[in-house]
Amino acid sequence: MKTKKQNADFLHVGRKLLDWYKIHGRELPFRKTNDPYKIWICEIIFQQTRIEQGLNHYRNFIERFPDVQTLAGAETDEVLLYWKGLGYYSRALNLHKASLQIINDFNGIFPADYDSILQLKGIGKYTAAAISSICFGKKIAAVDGNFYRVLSRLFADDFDISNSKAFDYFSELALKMMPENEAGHFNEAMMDLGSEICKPKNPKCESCPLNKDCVAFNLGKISGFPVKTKKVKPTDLDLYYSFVEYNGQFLVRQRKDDFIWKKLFEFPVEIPADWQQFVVKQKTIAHKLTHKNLSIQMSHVVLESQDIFTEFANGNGFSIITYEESHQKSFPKPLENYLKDYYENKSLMR
DNA sequence: AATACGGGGGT
DNA sequence: ACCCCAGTATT
Repeated sequence: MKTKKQNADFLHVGRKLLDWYKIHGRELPFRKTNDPYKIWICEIIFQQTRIEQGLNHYRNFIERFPDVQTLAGAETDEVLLYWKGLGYYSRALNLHKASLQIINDFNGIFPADYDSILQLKGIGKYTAAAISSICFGKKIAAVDGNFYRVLSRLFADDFDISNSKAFDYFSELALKMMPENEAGHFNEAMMDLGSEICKPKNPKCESCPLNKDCVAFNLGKISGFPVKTKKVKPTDLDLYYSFVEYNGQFLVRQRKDDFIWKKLFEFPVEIPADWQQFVVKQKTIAHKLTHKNLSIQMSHVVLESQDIFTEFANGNGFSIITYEESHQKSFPKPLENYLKDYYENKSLMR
């Protein structure tokens, strides 16, 4: 029967992938454990984040928060500090919220079933599938960007990955390939193949264990997959900050958790009009985010009176800190760069 | 179904 | 200048 033969072919390719993975799979710190807490942390960190970028964050995070009890007992600001520079800061806030969910709703034990895992803040279909398969052996595909790329090329499948049904579509495809009792390893294998071989640009098809089976490759049409129609155009965002300094100290406050840079620290936006006389330098900082072109107007203010400095700080919810103390707070990247530039290079004043 | 949400790396 | 990355929440 035709469909039966096709399914057997799918499974054959899946086994090939698994065999490749057992020899060529990456050795990563979180590959040595099935602790759902550690797998959870790594899955959140590596959402939209390359392994090389997040590896040190993962190690530091696990060292400081080795289990869910430690994480739940920590201050949100310290969790954010360990997230410094990773971006998508709601991930850190949700991580902390979810740790409290686990303590309060699941007796401090990481839930073992897919639907319970899915209830945790910051965990969606991908992460729930990854944890379920890797830690609890559930036969389910953890469909991420690698799956879209590998599978669309393997079958020369032009299903639009912008489509909200793409997850379920490729999930079903992957399930046909998945060998029995190997869901976790299969999912990791797809990620490794997508990351090391079946890369977005210049894929190493000559080294690919699936190149004999890859329809797009054998058609010479690798570059046509995956198909993605949706394109978001970046918008401009203008920000205005005043860096207010007195005697080696400066003003910071914490942002809200809406908009960008949730709960991170920033400089004053509005300052008294008569402080304009203390502006010693102005410069514009250009900074690109994924969907925003930032232009930050920085006014550098050096006050001559401690009274107006502390009075303004106390009346407007600002903290007065030193550069050393700023290392214990999480700043948006461009503001962190500004601080570093000023205190370590002094290039601002040149 | 669209949009918002960071930062880093590659071409 | 544009694309992508171990995606999720919100509207």
